[in-house]
Amino acid sequence: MIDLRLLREDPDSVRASQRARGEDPGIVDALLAADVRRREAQTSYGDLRNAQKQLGARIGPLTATVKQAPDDQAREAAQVELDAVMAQAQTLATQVKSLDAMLADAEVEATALAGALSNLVDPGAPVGGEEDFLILEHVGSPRDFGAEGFVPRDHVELGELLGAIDVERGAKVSGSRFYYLTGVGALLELALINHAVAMATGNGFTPMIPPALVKPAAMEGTGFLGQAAENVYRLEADDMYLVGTAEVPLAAYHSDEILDAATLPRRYVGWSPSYRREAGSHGKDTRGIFRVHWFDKVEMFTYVDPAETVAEHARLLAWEKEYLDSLELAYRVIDVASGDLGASAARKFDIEAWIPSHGGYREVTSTSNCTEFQARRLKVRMRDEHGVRPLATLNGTLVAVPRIIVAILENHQRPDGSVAVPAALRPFLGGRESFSPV
RNA sequence: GGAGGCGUCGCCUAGUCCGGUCGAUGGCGCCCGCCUGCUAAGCGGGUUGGGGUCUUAAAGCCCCUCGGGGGUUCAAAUCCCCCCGCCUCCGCCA
Repeated sequence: MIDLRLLREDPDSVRASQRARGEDPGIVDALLAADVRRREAQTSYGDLRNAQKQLGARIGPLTATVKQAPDDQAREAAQVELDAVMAQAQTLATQVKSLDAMLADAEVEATALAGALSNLVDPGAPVGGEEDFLILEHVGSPRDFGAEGFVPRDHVELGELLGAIDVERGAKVSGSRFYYLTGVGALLELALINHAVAMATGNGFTPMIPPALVKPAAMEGTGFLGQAAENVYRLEADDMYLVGTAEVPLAAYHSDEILDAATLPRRYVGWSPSYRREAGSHGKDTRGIFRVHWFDKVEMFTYVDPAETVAEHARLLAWEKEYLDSLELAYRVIDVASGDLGASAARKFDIEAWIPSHGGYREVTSTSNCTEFQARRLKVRMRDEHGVRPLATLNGTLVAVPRIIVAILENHQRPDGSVAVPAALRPFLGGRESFSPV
């Protein structure tokens, strides 16, 4: 949710943001109108309720008088007054009831519209669609297999040779876009995760293993039930959702809480499975484990003072780079364009690693500055000397396992089909320096 | 899955049987002031959150908020129904 005060004071900037996203700016006017209706309804409801309360306050004592009056005359007088007041109160009650219903409607309408509005785009983000990202930097350069005189294998082939990945049986058991990590593949995942968690913990993060199944409020609050809803798995029988990222349970962790500003920033690193329906990506990246319905991921999630978001976003990006550097991968950093931001993000930086079999850079991590958007929806607030107000949340991938496995296998392969283990990973693999065909 | 108990403003807690004087008791914590060489103790006051209105702003005023949602009633923390969560016991099961 965005700040409604801003919406009232400067609707143009909200409209501009909607346009930059390629979303309907008309919703702004609908929301403004609904907001006015809501406030008007509340004012008249308040007046009526107040009158009702004042009448009610007379009924109690009058009833007592009728019961305890010393003589018939006094009792009768009180009874007459009581009847009159009761008659008024009953009329008023009817009015209150109908106005109450109106107010509820107005609130539901305004809340629904406010919830449908995406976050305000950071003015620094490049404007445009998926293709309009800005390349911020390149780190390392793609390995030149031609110069080395061999034709690289892709990760599917390498995975088979090494006994690391079994996509065929994944499909047999669970369908397309599923896989088994086997043998060294399974060990590699554990090493990647341990390495990521160790690094984040060293950087002051609190390690977390959150639930991957959440209630609707958590999903809604993080902004995944809007345009992204078609990519979310829902368990019909239980009205629960499988999360697509640990961001969801980590953001909802402090929902309905007021955090002392002195305890910020709060940094969590969560390891969880991620489930994605991948609706609308039929035929895209169908080979191997680059795009799958389920994978494990280590995600950083931080709660900060809204004034800190830009600096924190830079830190998250730096930690992501630190991790990829340690794996000796070539990558580039892009500033994602306005039209390609998720509903919650004001700004997003993706890191794309060089993937030899794709002949290009492909997304392996993503860090978003969600400003106060998620915090408002999830009611996560902070208290400082200025009072209580929403804080800001940010998230960033440390490792999305299958994509990093793809990158490692393909980039660190040797002509004989073996794969060199990056030095940083060796301590997590019992000192192992390479994987060899089985 | 069965039986029972519970959910009150940071924490603990009174109130619920018998509806109004309860936006709600008391303690702890916290904040402000007073007092005292300092500290502790003591004294006085304040301390849920949200929305609206007014205002440059604050104060003020109004509404909502006793796990959530409905209902009964002139009036609900209190009565009724549904849901959620926690605890205990039984059953089942990693």
